[in-house]
Amino acid sequence: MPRKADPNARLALIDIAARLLADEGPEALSTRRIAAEAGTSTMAVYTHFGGMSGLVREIVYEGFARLQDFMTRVKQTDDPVADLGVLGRAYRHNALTNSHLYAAMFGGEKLSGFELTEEDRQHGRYTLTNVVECVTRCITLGRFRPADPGLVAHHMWFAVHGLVTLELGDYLIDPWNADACFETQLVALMIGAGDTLKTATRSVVASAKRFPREITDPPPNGRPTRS
Amino acid sequence: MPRKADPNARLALIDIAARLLADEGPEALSTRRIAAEAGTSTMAVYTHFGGMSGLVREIVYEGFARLQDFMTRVKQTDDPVADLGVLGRAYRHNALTNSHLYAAMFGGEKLSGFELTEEDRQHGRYTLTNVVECVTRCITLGRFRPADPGLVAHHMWFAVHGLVTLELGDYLIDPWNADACFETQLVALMIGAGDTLKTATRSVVASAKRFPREITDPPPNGRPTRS
DNA sequence: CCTAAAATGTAGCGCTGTTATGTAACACTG
DNA sequence: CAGTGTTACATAACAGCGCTACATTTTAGG
Repeated sequence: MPRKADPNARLALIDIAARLLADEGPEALSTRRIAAEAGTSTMAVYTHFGGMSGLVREIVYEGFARLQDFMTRVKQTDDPVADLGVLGRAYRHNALTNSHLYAAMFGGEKLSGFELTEEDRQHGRYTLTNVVECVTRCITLGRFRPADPGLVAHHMWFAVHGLVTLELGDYLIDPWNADACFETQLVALMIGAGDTLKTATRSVVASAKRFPREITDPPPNGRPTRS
Repeated sequence: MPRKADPNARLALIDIAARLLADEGPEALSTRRIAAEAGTSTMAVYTHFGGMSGLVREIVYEGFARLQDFMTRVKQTDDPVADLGVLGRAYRHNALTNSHLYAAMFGGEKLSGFELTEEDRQHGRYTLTNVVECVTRCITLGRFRPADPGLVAHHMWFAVHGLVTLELGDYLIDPWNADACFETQLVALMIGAGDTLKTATRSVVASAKRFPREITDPPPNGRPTRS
């Protein structure tokens, strides 16, 4: 007997909100603004998402999906250290491309009183799966010293996440700009995990060549976009 | 001829605001709330700080001062790698102790429309001075591979900052909790900079013993606090 | 003491998320 | 096909926010 909600409206609201966040930043995210762009009233946000927090949560899920999409693009080769380098580049590329989404996901930024739940955070941790698998292969091949792959993956996460957040915060300026720091950091991370300077450098350089081909240039099996 | 502002009022407002931020988080920071606690009107915030952003900026400066205070507590010994470990622990300790301030400083969190200026960020970069000096000594002693000390210091910064932000965001759970990750990360960082597994482990363990004595337990030359 | 200028209090504007209320539209039942 | 119950949506309002115009008070200097 109940009246059904317009299914298009829900996706339209998410799309509009995500675009507003990406284009104009967190301040542009307001119920009235979103409703105006969607041609409805502010109530739509409450019927479909229970409030602004629910809508933000949907956008955060979208952000996790985009990150996961980039991470799964890197191919597995016989040089897992290079694979790891590409993974790091993919992670950073996603953060820079979807900077506002990234800040909402990991930056601790609170948008309209939104706070992450434990389930939301699990989405973030799940992203490490590819990294853990890759680290395992590095250890198996003897490139990395025997250790807990999950722990090593966390180290990589910390380093890249830390660089990216400071880069987004405009903390990195010449001569220690983000690009320069990132390349040397990748090498240092591999060495810290057990690789040698020579082999690590070679693999990181190789990952730089693979990056545009596998990540930026071709969206090979494009995840169905919402728009 | 002009009437002078109450000098006590200015410091009182900063104290109250800093306490509100520390105790109840960013949402509690409002002109009306602060004015009510101070027993004045909201106008006081504008005469003394030109708005909420100005007040937040003062709190951020206080946060930088506290960080710098912790960093200058670590002593220079004949084991600069251990010194570096203590520096990392001091940095993390400050972030956990003043978590809301830290988020405002480096987390990219915007409080009441406050945004950092280039001068503010320079305060943050200045914190690295101690680290750069320490890395230089590590290189001179041959513990670290020859490299740009500023670059290596940035790597350390990224890793510890990344761990701390994810820790504050409740992203780190067992078995990869923050404490476990931090200890192994310190060792990996030293190795990545050129140290050996054996010597790095020994120095990091030594830094763990020094940490309470130099950082937490005694505030040796207490910076004059505002309260 | 008197006056000019700055500090402060009051009231209000435009904005926010959210909610109460009324209305319209749909799905199901008879 | 009519009736009805349930829900979606629109409108208006409330409390809160940062901020400002204005009136008032207070103080320093001539």
